[in-house]
Amino acid sequence: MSSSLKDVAARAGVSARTVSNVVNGSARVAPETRRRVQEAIDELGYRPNLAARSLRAGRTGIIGLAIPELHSPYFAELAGLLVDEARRRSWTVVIDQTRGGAEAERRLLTGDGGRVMDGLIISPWALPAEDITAAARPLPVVLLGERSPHGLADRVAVDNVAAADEATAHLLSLGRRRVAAIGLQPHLRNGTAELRAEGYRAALRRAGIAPRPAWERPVTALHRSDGARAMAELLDAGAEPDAVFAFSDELALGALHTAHERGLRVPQDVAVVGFDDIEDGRFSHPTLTTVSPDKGQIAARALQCLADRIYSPRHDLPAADLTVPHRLVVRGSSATV
Amino acid sequence: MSSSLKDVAARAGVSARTVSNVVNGSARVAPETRRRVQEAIDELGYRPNLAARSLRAGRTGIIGLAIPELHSPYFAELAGLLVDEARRRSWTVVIDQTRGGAEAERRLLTGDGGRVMDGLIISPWALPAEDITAAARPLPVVLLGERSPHGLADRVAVDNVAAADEATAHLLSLGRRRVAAIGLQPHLRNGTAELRAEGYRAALRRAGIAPRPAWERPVTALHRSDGARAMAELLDAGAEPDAVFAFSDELALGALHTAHERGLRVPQDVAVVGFDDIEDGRFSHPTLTTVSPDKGQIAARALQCLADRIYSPRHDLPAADLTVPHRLVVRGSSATV
DNA sequence: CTGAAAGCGCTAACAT
DNA sequence: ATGTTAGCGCTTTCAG
Repeated sequence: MSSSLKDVAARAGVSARTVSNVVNGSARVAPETRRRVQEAIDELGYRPNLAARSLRAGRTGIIGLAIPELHSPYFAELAGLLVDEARRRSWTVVIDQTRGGAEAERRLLTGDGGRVMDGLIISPWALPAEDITAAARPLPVVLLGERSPHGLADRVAVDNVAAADEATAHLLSLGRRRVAAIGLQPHLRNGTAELRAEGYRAALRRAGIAPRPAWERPVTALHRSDGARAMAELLDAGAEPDAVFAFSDELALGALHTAHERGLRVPQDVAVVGFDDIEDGRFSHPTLTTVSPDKGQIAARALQCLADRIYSPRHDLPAADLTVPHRLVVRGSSATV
Repeated sequence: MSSSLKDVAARAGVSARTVSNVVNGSARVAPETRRRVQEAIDELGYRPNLAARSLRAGRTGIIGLAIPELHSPYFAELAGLLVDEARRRSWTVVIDQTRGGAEAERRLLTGDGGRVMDGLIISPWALPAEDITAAARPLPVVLLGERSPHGLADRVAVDNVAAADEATAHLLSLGRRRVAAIGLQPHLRNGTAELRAEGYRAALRRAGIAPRPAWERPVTALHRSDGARAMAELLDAGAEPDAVFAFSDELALGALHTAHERGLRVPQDVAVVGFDDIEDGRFSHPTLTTVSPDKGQIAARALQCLADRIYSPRHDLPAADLTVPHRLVVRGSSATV
């Protein structure tokens, strides 16, 4: 077994109290005493036992991050930023993948199997927001993307409606008239997809174009393969789109793949816009036009929200609803021809 | 504050012991008693405090995963598999990003700031393997990729030399003679890159071709942009390669990007092979030929190694050195023309 | 400035 | 089958 604070105290000839003070710098310690204690710590290779400290403190210093899947460039990038930001606050991040399962999401929120986390950042997928906030109490929770119904939990997201509207308007500004959308998820109650669809339709209407169901392709998941399939269906159904707005870059890259296979030129025959600004899109052929959310700010704000709740003495902070900036990045897939 | 075991005991009119038994199913409990206890648990919303349990057990049920960066498709995929596999064993994974820094790697191993993890899976980058095993003791450690010098720690990896040899031989079998390599990292003591370079040169020599320094492009990092830059340098230096073996798919995708920019046709003018089999390569244009390591097996084996050490009563298990299978997946970027 | 001791919530040996 | 209790390693109040 590794050595404990008591061992160090014995070796240094002081009490546990003093060792604790040295380790935490919590009180003034005589220089000579400090030196002796430090020596003992080094000799024994002492490391504080965090389980004990947590038990005492009532806090673990661990926060959870629940995302559909790590294997997904957008979430991987975001997770990376969150982990860095958490380090800065001396927090450790445990990552869980819900794989889009409602049960997995609920399990994390209710903390079945025990409480470890001081707070949770979750990007909900299968679970409607109202269930989320109900299940979580009293665990501090920050929602990414999804809108909490009655301001029951903090939320950080881009303005999905406005962003989708801009993306669609951009395609229309190129003179495209048959603008399809890939990425709806009617079977899941996916609030984010609904919002993007809303923005997409709004832009069409403003341009005097009636949204057509045949232009809206649902997907079951958000991988490249789903985008590829949706694009194929779109073409096979004779929709003859001259532009496609995909609700994620992965879907867009899949659509690009199908376009190549079918001998369609991008952007000449069909222009494509994605959403997320993942790195792949900066190096694909052609490069991908996309809506770029400020991921760094999403990470920073989400952690700020958690910190406020975890450290706040008061439990009745109003729920924050933070909108993070985004911008449209025009690249090759929608270049003027 | 949330309720404790004692609260549940009081409410159910039993002792703490009995509640503990119900929660853990550790001993026989009368059905009627069990019902009463369960009722109290539900009413109070009781969840066991894991910090207390860990303190008692001397184990936390948490393992660490240290990788250079989450924002990198290969590591993200691997991390996802490891998280899933860990769940299956009721372990929680905390992820740390070393960002390629030697200090970050050392900090994780020595457990500065306290011991939380029962074990660590690390993909070393800046730190030579001998330092790693020295710093880590007594923490059980599994190395991914890097070779531990004197069998001091478990290690799981593909046969990098053989895999690089195969990839290069494949390009040579297409009739290519000026096969360049992108991805050496002479400044870091990156064992993995060295092994791949070794395999690359071996294949050249076997084909009667002398390796040429001008064909070997070093990189500082492994992102797409580094691959793009290396490819540009290769072309500007007049090396006129007719094939490129990149030590990672990201580098290969960057090289592909530069080839497109320069008007080179892939694979006609230059064939490209990568390493890792990330999803992007299955949908890029052209699709990417690559060495595919069995990532699922890497994840499974790494966790098996950790489990053996964590649960083993004996501390002198010999270090395992596990080689995971790989295969060459031929796609468009090296198709026969 | 330092020592003694209580107690965080849980499990398991011991007792009934 | 269930109750009682010591103690995991740490922080912190209370004394000195």
